[in-house]
Order: sequence, then C-alpha cells, then structure tokens
Amino acid sequence: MMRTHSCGELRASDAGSEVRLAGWVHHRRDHGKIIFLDLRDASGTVQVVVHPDVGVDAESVQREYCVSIGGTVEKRKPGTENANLPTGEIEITARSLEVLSPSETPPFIVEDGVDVDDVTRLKYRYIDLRRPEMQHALRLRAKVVGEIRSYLDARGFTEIETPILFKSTPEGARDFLVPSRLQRGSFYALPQSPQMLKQILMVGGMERYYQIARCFRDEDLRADRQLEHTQLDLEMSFVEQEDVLQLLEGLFIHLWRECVGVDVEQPFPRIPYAEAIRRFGTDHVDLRYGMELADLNEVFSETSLGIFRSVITSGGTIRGFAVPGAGELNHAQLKRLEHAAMDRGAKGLAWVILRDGGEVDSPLAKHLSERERNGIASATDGKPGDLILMMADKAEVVNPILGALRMELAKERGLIPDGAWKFCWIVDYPFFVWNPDEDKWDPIHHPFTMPVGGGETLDGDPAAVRASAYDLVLNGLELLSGSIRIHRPDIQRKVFDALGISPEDAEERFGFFLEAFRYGPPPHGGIGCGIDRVMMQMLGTENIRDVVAFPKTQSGVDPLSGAPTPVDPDQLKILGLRPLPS
RNA sequence: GCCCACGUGGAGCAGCCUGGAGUGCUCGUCACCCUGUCAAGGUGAAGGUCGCCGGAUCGAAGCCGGUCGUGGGCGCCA
Repeated sequence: MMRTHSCGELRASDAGSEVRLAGWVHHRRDHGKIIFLDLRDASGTVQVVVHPDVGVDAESVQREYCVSIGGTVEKRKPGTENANLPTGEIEITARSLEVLSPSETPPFIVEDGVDVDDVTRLKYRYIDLRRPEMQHALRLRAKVVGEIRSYLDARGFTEIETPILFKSTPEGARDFLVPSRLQRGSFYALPQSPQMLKQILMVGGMERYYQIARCFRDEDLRADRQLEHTQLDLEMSFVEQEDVLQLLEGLFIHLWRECVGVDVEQPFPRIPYAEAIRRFGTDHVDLRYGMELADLNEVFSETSLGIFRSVITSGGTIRGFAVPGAGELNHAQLKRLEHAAMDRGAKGLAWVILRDGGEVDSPLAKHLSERERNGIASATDGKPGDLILMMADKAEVVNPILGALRMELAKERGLIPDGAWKFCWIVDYPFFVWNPDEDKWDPIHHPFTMPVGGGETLDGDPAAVRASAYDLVLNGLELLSGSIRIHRPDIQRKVFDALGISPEDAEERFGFFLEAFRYGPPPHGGIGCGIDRVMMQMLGTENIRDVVAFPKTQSGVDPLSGAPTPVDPDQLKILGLRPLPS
C-alpha cells in the first residue's frame, strides 16, 4: 500500500497512529540537525519532522521531490502548533523516507497568489496545477458538471454525444476545418455548437437531451474567450418557454446551493428586453446596484440648450443616471469619463454634480433652470454629492454607452456589494435587429428561433416581431441563452424569407436539417449555457484561463506543447493539401 | 486588421524620462553554520549577449525605427 492517509486529513485525534503518506515536498526547513518537511498532496499539507538520530536522509530531498514517508502522528509540543494549517496541531515524526522521484528546481513556487507570467505558467502547467487555487477551480468545475448531470438525469434527460467532425455551415463564427483524407478536397468543420444536431435529436424522438459539449470558434481570443469552450447544450420536446425557464431556474438554484453553498433569491426576476435596455442600457443586466438610467426628455422639454433641443425635436432622447458619491471627481477624471463615452461613439457627455440646497456644479449650470435642476435630481434619484451623467442622441447610441459607463463606474467606485448573486431572465426579445452596415434585418438569435405568434407576424413590421428567446443573466454576465425553435417548415420558410436566405441557400446550408423537419418534428426548445462563464462567476475570476486545465494564449498557442506546429509534408500530401507561399 | 501596455540572472520587479563599466530589491539556487521551524534564521557565493534586428551617437538596457512574443481592448464572436 502506497499510503494509509492523505496529508490534509490528519488531526489531533489521529495522534499515535502509524501512517504512510505520499506527496510532494512543499518546503524544507533545515535546522542543521532537525529538519522539517511540509508534505503536500491533493488534500493539503502536513508537517513532517525528521530527527537526526533515525537515519533518514532528508537533506538531499528538495522542493517538489515526490516522496513517500512513514512515521507516527504526534501532537505538537505546546507552543509549536500552527493555527494557519488545518493539520497544525499535529506533525509526522518520520521513520522512513523514500524518494519516489526527484524534481528539478521548479521554475516558480507552488503557492497561491504568486505573480508569474502567464506563458511560464502555461508552459509548466503541471507545476501551476499543483497550486491549491488551480486544484480547487478544476475540482469545483468537475462538481458543477457532476451536479448538472445528476439534476438532469433525475428529470428524464439523456446525455448524448454528437460528432466533433461535422459539416461546415458558414455564417456566424469562422469554422475550424479538418481536411478529409478519404474525400480529398472536402472538409469537416468542428461544431460551433451542436445546434442543428440537437434539434434533429428532437425529431428523432429523444425528447430530453443534454450534453456537456465542446464548441469551437476560430475567432480572436479575449480574457473570457478561448478557441474552444464548453457548453451545457440542452433541448426538450413538447415544451413551452415557461417549461424551459422553470427547469433551468431550478438547475441554477441547485448548482448554487451545492457548489457555492448559497440559496439564491427566487424566483428569478423576468425582465422584458425593452425594459432592460430602458433601465440598464443593455440586456446584460446587473441588478446588484441601482444607478438606473432615467429619461430626461420631459425635464428638458423647455431647455435653452441648442444641442438638447435639437436632439429632442429630431426624435432622439436625453437620458442620464446618478453615480452615488461621485461628486468628488475632479475635472480631469470627468474628462476621462467623457473620453470613455466618446471612444464608444458618443458625441459628448454632460455632467452635473448635485450640491446641497438644489445647487449644482456643471459646465451647463448657467443653462439649467431650477425646474431642470430639480428634475434631473428627482428623475435619476440623485442626492447631494452625486454625479449625474447625461447623454443626448439617438436611443441606440445613448443606451449602450450609458449602460457601459454605469457598469464601469459601479466597479471602479466599489458600489458593487460583495457576495451578491443576482440572477434574472431577459425575455421578450425582438426577432430582428437592423444591421445598418449591410442594410438588412439580422436575427437576434439564430434563424431557427420561433417568432412569437407563429409565421403570420412576419408579414407585418419586422421591428414589431418578438422572438421566443430568453437569456439568463447573472451579475451582468450572460450565462445562457435559448429559444423555442421553429418546428413547422412553413414558418421556417417565412423566416428564411424575412432574413433574405433564398431557398437555394437554405438547401445548400441546411438541406439535411430541413429535410428532417419534413417528418413530423415535435415542438421543442432549449438552451446553450457557457460552462466556462459559470465557473468564472463562481470562482470570481475574470480570466477564462483560470477555469481551464490547458488553455491557449491570446494568439492561440499552447505554450505547453507548442501547438499549433507545422506538420510533415507527407501528412499534407496524404490530405491533398499544399500550403500557399506566405 | 487596428489601438494601448509590457519584455532586465531561474521567478517577480526597480533602473529608462535626463545615455557614461549590468547597478539594485524581493524570492529561488549553491556552500558553510544552526535541534522547534512553519515565508525558518545567519554568513558567503554563483548566476544576466537588458526579447531580437537595425539606426543616430565617442558611447545604449536607456534615444529612434522595425520585428517577434505576451497581456488587455476594438473589430470579429449568427
């Protein structure tokens, strides 16, 4: 037997036990005669004492050596306990020590919170993964996935794998392509998501499907984006939107109870898309703090300011919000806010600082009537000492920019309460968004989303059509999105029509899919949920690399293996490929 | 494709603006000392073509240009 106990589990109650432990030498403290070793395994660390007279060679043992130690658990002498260690009341008096394998000096120390360059960490990921932080992240991730499985299995779901080698369906993100050896000149694509396959599973009568699915997108990376990410992919037959929302709400309540130890507030609020935009400027609603956007058109209906007046008469909007306590900001800081707004496309950013007695500081002060000063304060719920930020422009410009500033300022000024978990559903999405660049209507979800009310609504104003789509948002981050799908070929045709997808286009791209839908597809709907994002939220990290065992750098390189690498010309030849001169 | 920042012994940084011998800090490594430490302590030592290429200069880690790498962002991600 390699070991009788784990390092981290030993307590004072184990005193007197003969134990055999195995793990890594976390640290050695050599006092000349007596030597202390901190022995670490997955469960934690424990102190090993090597006395000079037992014939155990602890001097040649170094950091990160993998060793096996036999000895006795003993209560530490009074005054030598370590309250910082769960095992701090005891120590192991070593009687034998075997080096299982030696270690070179590690490039960095195995310790939480150490500041090491990301490439170094990724190159020596096996060292990095020894850190308790990383171990916790990966274990929690496994627990989350496990809880998802048990929750869904208990509710009649079947976990089904779908192919990694699939068909390219251009549109959306760039596909990763895999050349076919057997069909020279043809390519598989790695799935961006199993969307069509899971719908076909519904046609196949599986009724309740889920999968922890890897999804691939060949797009540029970000702090929260890798080339591949993991999605909880789920689809159910014979359901309406309400059924899906209930199931998923239950899942997240379950996950937070089991994996975070928190009972989150329920039911999750449902916020219609239009209301989300109106109150927060975005559908990634963060309900942890106030600072909601207010409409100021009424306040400025008789304004003497030319800019505001012309925005109102041209059908634009004046909106603003209060930043609690931000009246202390100096001119340079306010200027920076204005720049931040203008970088995002604002023409300007007006600011008003509320003072006692209805007075204000503002570049606009002399243009503001008493009615306007009071109106601004009451509309934004601003108090003396608060900063009011205002923008006048088209609603599509004002809302997202103010929404972004609201989020930034809340974060910057510490207005976000710790430990708050604010889930909400965003519902009643519009079906189309106008794409001014290409002068056409784009679907806000994917083109298989059911329009509310079926196909007839598509004959009217595209802007008025609702989608049976829904997002789950947590603390301002989208965790999942889904929809009820189109199961009727006639409606699907009308949607393709409205999106400018010709029958020939549709046939070429989705022919196999549309054919399946000629054979009695059931009404169905589902979701895709970013597991990496869920983990980032649970662990409170902003970097996806913290929740993935072997991530890639921003340029798509894996420093551990060096991938991607050139391949042998023979391999290319077999595939019928020849690289272009660069 | 674009913008910003960074690149200095094994790790993390300072030095650069204002050019004058690779100077410094924390940790690690090695040697010696040390029987109660837990970030052990003490003494000493080794270890760096300042990412790479080029330029101006008597002289470059430092200034200028380029390039590569990394991080963050924009575009992109239905």
